[in-house]
Amino acid sequence: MATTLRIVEVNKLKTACSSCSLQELCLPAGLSSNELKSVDEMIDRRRTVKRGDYLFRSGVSLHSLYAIRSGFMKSCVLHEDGREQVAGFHMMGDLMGLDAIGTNHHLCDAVALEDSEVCEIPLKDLEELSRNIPSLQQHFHRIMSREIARDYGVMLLLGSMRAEERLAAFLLNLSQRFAARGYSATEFHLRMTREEIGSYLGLKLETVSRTLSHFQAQGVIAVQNKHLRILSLDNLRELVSHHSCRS
Amino acid sequence: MATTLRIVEVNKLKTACSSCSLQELCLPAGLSSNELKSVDEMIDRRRTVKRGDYLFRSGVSLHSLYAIRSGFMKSCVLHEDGREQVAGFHMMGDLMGLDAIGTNHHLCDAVALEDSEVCEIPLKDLEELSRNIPSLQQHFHRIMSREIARDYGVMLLLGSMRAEERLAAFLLNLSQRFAARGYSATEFHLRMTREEIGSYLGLKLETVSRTLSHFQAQGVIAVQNKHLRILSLDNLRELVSHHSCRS
DNA sequence: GCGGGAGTTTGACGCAGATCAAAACGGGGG
DNA sequence: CCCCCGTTTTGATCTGCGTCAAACTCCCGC
Repeated sequence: MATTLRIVEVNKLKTACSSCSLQELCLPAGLSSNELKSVDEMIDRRRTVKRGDYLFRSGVSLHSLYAIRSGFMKSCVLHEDGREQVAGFHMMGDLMGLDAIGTNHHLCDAVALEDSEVCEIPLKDLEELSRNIPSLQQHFHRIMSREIARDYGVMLLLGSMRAEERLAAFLLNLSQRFAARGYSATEFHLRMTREEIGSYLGLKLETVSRTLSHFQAQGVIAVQNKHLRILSLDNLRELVSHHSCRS
Repeated sequence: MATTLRIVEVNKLKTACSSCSLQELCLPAGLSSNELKSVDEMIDRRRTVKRGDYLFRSGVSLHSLYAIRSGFMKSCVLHEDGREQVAGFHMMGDLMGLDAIGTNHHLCDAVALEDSEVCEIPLKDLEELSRNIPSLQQHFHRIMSREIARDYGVMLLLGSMRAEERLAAFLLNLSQRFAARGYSATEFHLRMTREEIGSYLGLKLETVSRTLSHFQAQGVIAVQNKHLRILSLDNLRELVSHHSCRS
């Protein structure tokens, strides 16, 4: 009995925020060690999601927010007529489920694009805790606000960029996010299909494929299947804005 | 001296949340009268914004959020290369500035499309107060979340709808929002230009104009300049989804 | 009331990206 | 190890919407 308890505790320790490498990116960023402990206690369990499985589905009621510990996910909004669109790709340190707070029901599906691990954060607990820890409250607000800012960026992309610009902006965004997590900014694995990229960018998969080929021919990137290497971040940055804009 | 004070107080009372008709739509929705008083005290001033004037500009640092009391505004995201896009239209009861919390700097311009009046809500005060009033905290979170949900809707619209669907969705959205504020759901004044509608919907003004004409020819709406009357909400709803979708 | 500029409408035409098609590739399961 | 199916690439063709252009309307200020 005592042994069992010990083991559970050790397991818990291994996944505690206080020992998590994502501490600085994730919800508890900037907290003292005491405050960190409170956040740890709030997270009642970790959950693994296998590739292709749903973390949550559109329509179901909101229980918790989810912080991604490892892996890669997408969120898909769905229109009543069956149309579906990727609303975002999410990686370690990202918080999912924010869109559901307003109605208490998830608005999108969350699907794992590779085996993933998430921390479950009951919204009620988070709200209570953030009433007592101002810096947690502030950080939570920042996270929500940043999601709004990101959405504005996507709207700009979808509303006024041509295909090449969209793809270049997309690759740069991935690059930055990987870099922020300590991975290479210039070489990474695309965990999503061309169709999913297209859905996110408002393009068809053929256009995504063609445009990637075109970038490769220009020597800006090297793609081999899902392996991508950026040969010139600067060229990619130029591609985002300097094409005959249709604004 | 005493007289002056009295007058100021009366003016303040006239614009207090407790006597504001937007109470139920705005930030203090669902608060007790005591809590309402605290919110009132937090709002340090009302401000008028003339048509065409900026409430805030992209890049400037965030001081306050703004609740719209009356009038109509747009927010515009701008890309570094000068491209600009309308990110949203805002009316009474809407809260503006949410996108700036993450970075402490406004990400978009807020421009009045008609003479407007806003309540200035210092973010620090709101955060402090919402630590003490759980229902205010919860409602603030809901408001932010709803903005995220709205953005997802716009992304879906921009990423996978054709021109007619976008316009129909746009008109329905306006209709609902006017109705929620006690105005007619079928007859209203478009306060923005065709170009601004187009910018919001990722279309050119000519396309907006043509599509409106087309709707009129079909007998779904009647437009005369900026005056719009919806003749069949149902037809409009059908238009949103039932056209040869491009997935 | 009248002139002018901003906003709107409508037409003709072109092009970016969708659609259709088919071949090549790759990796997971038996 | 090989087969098969989902994914990707590439080509040919089509089309919705952008682009360019011109005329028309509506205010707003003088």
